[in-house]
Amino acid sequence: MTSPDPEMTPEPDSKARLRLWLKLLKVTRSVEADLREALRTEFASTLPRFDVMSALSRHAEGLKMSELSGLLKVSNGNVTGIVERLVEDGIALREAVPGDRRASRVRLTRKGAEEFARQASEHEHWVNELLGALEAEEATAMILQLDRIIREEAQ
Amino acid sequence: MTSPDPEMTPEPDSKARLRLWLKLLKVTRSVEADLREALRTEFASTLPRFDVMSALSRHAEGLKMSELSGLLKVSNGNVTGIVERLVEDGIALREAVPGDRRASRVRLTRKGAEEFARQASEHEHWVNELLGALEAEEATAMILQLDRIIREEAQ
DNA sequence: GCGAATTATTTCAAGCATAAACCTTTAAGC
DNA sequence: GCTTAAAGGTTTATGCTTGAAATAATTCGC
Repeated sequence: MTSPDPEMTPEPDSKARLRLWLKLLKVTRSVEADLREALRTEFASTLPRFDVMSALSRHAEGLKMSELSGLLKVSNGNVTGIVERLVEDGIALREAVPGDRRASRVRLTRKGAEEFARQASEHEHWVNELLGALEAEEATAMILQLDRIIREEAQ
Repeated sequence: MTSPDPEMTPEPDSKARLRLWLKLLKVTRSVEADLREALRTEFASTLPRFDVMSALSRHAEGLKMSELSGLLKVSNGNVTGIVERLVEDGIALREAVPGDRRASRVRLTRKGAEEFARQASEHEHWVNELLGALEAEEATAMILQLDRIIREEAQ
């Protein structure tokens, strides 16, 4: 009989989690690459632009730059550049916030809202195909597990 | 009784998959941000550098640039810059490929291999903590599901 | 052999991303 | 009021990333 030696196999669990992490990375990057490619060829756009438009579309009243960067979990200066280009393209606009000359509020133009509606519809189709290997029940179950990871981190 | 009308709820499944995709993105970015921060403060390094070093460490005989970009699923030109900096820092080196003056083979220096060993060990600890909410069995089960997504895409 | 495709890689322009430094405006203390 | 701190954003330096174009070496077809 082999005697049980806890020192010989230090952390089998950590290896499983590491493999999961590598797989998560692989899947996410792969799907992201496909979506990026689709956005580029179909709409001559990018994922970061889509993300910003998506956030703005959920807030018709507009968002402050800091709210935007907070929602998207990206740095402040990052949003500056993306919004800058969206404004140049007539997708978004900035308006002054009454009573606070530091801030400005960003929102979609009519054109931007229409454009996002078209893109979001296609986007959902793409995702549905890319994740088609999973049934809705599996997807929902996985969401719950992933939520536990996020919640643990947030502490 | 409400009559079952398949036209009223066009694609409930696609919504579930879309939510899963958004959650995957959120978890991955969140963990990535933590790892990036840890690499930065602990080792004054970055994730792309770690990824390249990781690939090189699994191939002591060295990798051609195209093999490297293929493994990491990133563009060709991307790898050029990262390897360039690794070479400058004495982490990696390039050697000529006999019989093919176009290609070069990249591999870790002794210093690079030692440095990676240290980083990889810490990296595994970090991941183990970040994904600690999941048991090893859950992790393994999730890997199988994620694999199905990749396999479907590869077609 | 010789020209044409293919392969391996770099260079380039543009955009994305971060952290840190900075500037301006607003709010709070006193 | 005046000072100081905090909040909202931009700018800057650096690095990552892509896709496309350019360069160079190799291989293929004949």
